[in-house]
Amino acid sequence: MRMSKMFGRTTKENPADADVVSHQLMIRGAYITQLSAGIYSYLPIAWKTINNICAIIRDEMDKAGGQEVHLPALQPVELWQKSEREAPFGDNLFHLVDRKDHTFVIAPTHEEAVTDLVAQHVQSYRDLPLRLYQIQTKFRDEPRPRAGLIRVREFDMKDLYSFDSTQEGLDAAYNDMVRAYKNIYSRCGLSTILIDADSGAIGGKDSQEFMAVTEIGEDEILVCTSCLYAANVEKAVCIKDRAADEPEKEMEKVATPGMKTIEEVCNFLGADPRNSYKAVFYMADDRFIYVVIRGDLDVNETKLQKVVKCNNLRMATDEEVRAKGIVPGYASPIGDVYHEHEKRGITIVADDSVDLGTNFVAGANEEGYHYKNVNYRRDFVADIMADVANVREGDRCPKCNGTYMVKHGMEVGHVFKLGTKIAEKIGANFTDKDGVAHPIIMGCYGIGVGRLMAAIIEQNHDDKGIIWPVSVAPYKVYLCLLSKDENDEARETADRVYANLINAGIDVLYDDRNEMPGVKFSDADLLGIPFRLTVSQRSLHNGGIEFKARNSDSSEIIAVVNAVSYIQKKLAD
RNA sequence: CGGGGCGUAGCGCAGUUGGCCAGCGCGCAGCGUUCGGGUCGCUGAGGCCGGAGGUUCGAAUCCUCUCGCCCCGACCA
Repeated sequence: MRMSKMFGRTTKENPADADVVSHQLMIRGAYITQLSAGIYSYLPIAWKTINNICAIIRDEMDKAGGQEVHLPALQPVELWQKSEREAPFGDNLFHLVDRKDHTFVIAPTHEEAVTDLVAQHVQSYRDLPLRLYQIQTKFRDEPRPRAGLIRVREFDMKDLYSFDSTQEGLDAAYNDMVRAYKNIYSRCGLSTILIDADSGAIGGKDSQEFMAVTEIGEDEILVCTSCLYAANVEKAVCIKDRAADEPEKEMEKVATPGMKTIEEVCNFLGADPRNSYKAVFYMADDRFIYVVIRGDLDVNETKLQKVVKCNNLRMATDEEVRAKGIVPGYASPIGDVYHEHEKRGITIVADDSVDLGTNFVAGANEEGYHYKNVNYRRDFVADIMADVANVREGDRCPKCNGTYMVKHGMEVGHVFKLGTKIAEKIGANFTDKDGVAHPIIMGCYGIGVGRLMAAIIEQNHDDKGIIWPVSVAPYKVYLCLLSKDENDEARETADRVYANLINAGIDVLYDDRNEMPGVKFSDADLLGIPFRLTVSQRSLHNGGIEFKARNSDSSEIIAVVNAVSYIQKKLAD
């Protein structure tokens, strides 16, 4: 490609809207241009990069037994009603109405479509296992797109779906995918960690995420410093210490005037926050949820949402709390509130920490008073008892008793064992050896391609620009001609080298523009092309062409006749 | 959806106690100059000042409404 003809102009200045490196560099390098919030166009150089990434993904998917298909993005809403996922996706689901007044969904993911497809073509266990994938555009009406390509509303995703007749088959597919994903990331020059994850709206049981560890990542990851076990904060569990464990004492009402926070009350009563109960109130869809958790812990809303099985979870307002006869700041699930909780429409959820200890401090459901010596089971029992606590840095790992540290990560892949949920809803069955029908056991595995590109930049750049790994670089060579003449030796040589590189099948970006050397070098660095060849009167005088790798400060002169073979050798390394 | 910020030329910005022709830098076009890390000079093109309504002799500037974008939070495979 001749730089003089390439569509897209680089800029010196950073766009005001971008504050994430990958976003800044992609805008400055004319890789992408924004059309609307979370909606971007890819310019030629970006699309070449994307295609290189996709080639790696396809190669690994094919090796792992995947067959590529292409499913519709436009899908009748009935399909989503059938799978009962229209509600869980909620406002994130784009809807549109056709000319006949029929509602369609613009697909945010393709479990429904692929399962419907498979239902029509798979009948027997002999047709399984099966692995289908595609690279296709997804549409999600994200409430807050951000950071360039990192969180967008329209994006390309590789999604593979596995179909098996046995649990072992699913396990094998899952393991194959994990292996394939590791290969993909390593071939793309991206370092990732695999962590336990919540499966969110997609559903399913086991689920893990591939995280690129980076400061700008949106996800909080807990990593055990001893055994290296890692999990998303939405999923992570920790060892909860028992609080002081004395024989149960008589409940005692004490005045705590004006003290509403755990800290104030515990300070006043000389109690350890671990020996207190905290009450937090939520609305789960239309249900009122009363969460009791030990005072030293915080509620993790993702865990809570899973436990109470709802689509929308939010904190209850003070008015909603009072309407249930609860006194904010002095609440506890004992006494009348407890005895009448069913009548008042209150669901009590207790974190399992409430039973780790005895004689807790809790609210008295009366302005200015608390109780001492409240005990689980004796004084109240929860409707639901579960782990809904947020794990924090310094907490202990349940696998090895080690200590957790917190990192931030960017989700670049997610693998799920879906099970039979979607197959049952859609009606995708197979017949076993005995002629009995069973739902097909599914798994799904996704990689966001644009986000992957952004992650690669996040991990591979310097203050001058991108430093592409050779495998994904849009061009492998930046051929830089420094010449003021139309017909001098430098230009003739550069033209010849350009032709030779093309003949050798090497992607080369030929900077034949009439620009200052500084402009060309800056663009070469900004665009991130791995190898730079500079042809000038000076280089020829010195014996040939200057070679410089993007990730190195040193350069060397190579003979003109050796240029192609030299590059080939570098590409092979 | 809550909080904050911003919409003026392709990009980055100034102008916002109302006042003649709306400015600067980058980029773009032309001429010259320069030529191994964003050279210098001259000339030029390019704006319904996000949109609608209002106040006023007069609005980029004041008021009302509205749309869009960014950041934090909520949310998120």
